[in-house]
Amino acid sequence: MDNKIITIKEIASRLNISPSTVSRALHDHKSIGLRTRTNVQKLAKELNYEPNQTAIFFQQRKTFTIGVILPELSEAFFSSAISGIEDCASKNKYTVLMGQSHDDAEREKQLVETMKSHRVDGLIVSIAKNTTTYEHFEALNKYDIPVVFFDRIPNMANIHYVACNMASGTTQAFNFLRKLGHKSIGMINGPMNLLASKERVEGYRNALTKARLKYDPSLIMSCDLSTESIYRVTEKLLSLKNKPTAIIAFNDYVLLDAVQAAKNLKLKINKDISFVSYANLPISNYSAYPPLASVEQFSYQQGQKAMEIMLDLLSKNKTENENHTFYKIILEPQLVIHTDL
Amino acid sequence: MDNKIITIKEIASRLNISPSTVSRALHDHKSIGLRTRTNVQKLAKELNYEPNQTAIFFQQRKTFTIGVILPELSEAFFSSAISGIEDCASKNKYTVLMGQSHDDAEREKQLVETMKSHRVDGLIVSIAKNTTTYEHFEALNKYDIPVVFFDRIPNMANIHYVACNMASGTTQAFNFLRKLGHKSIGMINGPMNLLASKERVEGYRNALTKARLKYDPSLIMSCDLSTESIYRVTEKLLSLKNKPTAIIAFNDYVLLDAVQAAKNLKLKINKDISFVSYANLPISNYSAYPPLASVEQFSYQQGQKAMEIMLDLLSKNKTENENHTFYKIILEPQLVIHTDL
DNA sequence: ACAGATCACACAAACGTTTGCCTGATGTTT
DNA sequence: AAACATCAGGCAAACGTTTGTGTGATCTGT
Repeated sequence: MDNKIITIKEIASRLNISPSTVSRALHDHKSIGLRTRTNVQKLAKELNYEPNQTAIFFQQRKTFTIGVILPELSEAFFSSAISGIEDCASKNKYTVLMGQSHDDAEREKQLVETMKSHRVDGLIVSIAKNTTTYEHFEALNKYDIPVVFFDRIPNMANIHYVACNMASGTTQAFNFLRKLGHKSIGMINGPMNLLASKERVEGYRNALTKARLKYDPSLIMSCDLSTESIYRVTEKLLSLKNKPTAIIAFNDYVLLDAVQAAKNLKLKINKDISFVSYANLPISNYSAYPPLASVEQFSYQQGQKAMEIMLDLLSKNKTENENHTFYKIILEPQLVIHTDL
Repeated sequence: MDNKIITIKEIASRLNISPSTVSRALHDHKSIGLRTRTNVQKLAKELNYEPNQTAIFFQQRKTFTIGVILPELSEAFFSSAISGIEDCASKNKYTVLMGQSHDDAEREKQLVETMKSHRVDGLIVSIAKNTTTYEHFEALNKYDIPVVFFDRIPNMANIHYVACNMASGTTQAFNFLRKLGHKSIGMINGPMNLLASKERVEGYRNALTKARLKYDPSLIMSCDLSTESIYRVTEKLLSLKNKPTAIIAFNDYVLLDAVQAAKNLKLKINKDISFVSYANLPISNYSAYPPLASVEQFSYQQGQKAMEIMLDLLSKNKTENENHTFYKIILEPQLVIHTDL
């Protein structure tokens, strides 16, 4: 084995020319004569030369690497999003450095540090559910590392983000159920510290207002996403005097538990009680009791879009980015009606 | 904003000492006096010094980064595996560079190149289903980049890998079906270039031998995992003279299509035809037609174990690794019987 | 045929860090 | 007090690449 890793210097010395000439020849620099240029390129190919990227990264202060931090990679929504990120990144010669916060703010903070010291060119983040302080993100400004948030957006001014318009999605879901004849529509909402939960309420109320209906606050109940609280909330909703005939579930996981709770109450699904959900999962396609419809959030596209924004940010020079314009991309969700019902 | 990124040199010049002294002081090198050592460390903290990892990577020829290449990140099995990899990596100060091959051998090859030029310290791979040549992996030897395969193992000698014992899993599945009274048991297998496919056949035949039954080759059919081929194979199986009453599906995705194909033939699932599958994805828990049982493959643990092997490989020096001992870790799968049937 | 333009390449610095070797100043031993 | 060990720190090279500047040689136009 001739295991010598070959470098530009090596090529240079074999050809009795200077390393700088080799470098330029490899880059088809015009100031290098055709003769030596082809010589260099031929030898480089022969020796199977491959540039040492770490040296280049170092020299150029650029790594062509994007850090991605999200709560839980094994959740379908996020794995699909990162898939979109990776596809878009690799199309543009970028590479993805991955970290999961496990919904722990402290770990998230530490991941930001790691990413920073790895000198990622940019960071794409979906924050942990208990992240309440944002200095670790703000600090990235000083290093000129752009940050793009998606789905889980922090409550900060002047940030780039892409998210889905949950208000509009909820309005669509509500109107869909109304058209099917449902008069009393309940909602199992998520924790109110999430923007997405607030938006759901907003969308719900918008729909009411537009339809000139009055708002019954007892029809919207928050849960903490645990199975027990979902059961409790579902049972509570279904024992109201103004009992809903349809329920909008916070997401597909919530849906599964809510359906089970309803079945325990001897209710016939899709007869006594119907459901609509937000699609985070492929499972609803195959479920025994799929929702009547799902609000598709386009996780893959969210990831892709976040990466596109990142690329745009990176293509601009520093001063251009400092004119304080921020991307706030709102994807319009789409109500997917499950046809065979 | 005093946006000067501060370096060792900067600290050195402020303290009127040499950079080497600063470097050693920061590393608590004994040859540096207590006085200057604390001075340096204090100033470093004040100025919020952070070492430039890219410079260190370059200098040390080590990146503390592990490349991971797998077919499809949005598949539950793989996202769970990479979650295990990432958890284990980050516990050991390593970082994960991600790439998905989309089951395309060409793309996989290119990803290996990218990873190599990023100078990852090691590579963890689950190969694409149509990968048949392995030079791109063998080439990594020359660069001393260890490779650990998991789940999708190439047909190569002298490799490290962790996989699930599919033979044993298949035997378990077969015996389970036999106990339920099934006499003719079919199998929808994957592409035969995958070790996992061969092992399934092996497990199937082992079970036959043990039960002193004769082998009917027409009951085992390979597909390429595409929906069309799954339909074709399923229909073929179900039109045999020796028609199976139960089918072992290659995985849960194959299961979904096979079930649909059976339904199209007006067969009653779990009555005319029963299924057992592998992987135990969350979808099978909620599916309208879940398999009778699933062979759990412990994806998270596979990922974790692969990373542990990698860490061990990296901790050894080059010569130690050259004594040609290879990790071949076989996890024992577990047949999970879906109780409510 | 001569000034100037152009060409084809070499030199050297720089990116930030680590590390082997050297040196001058103390401290220790006999 | 001579000899030697230890201490505290500096010097410079090295990792591989890119790039600004310099410089002879060839070419262009008149």
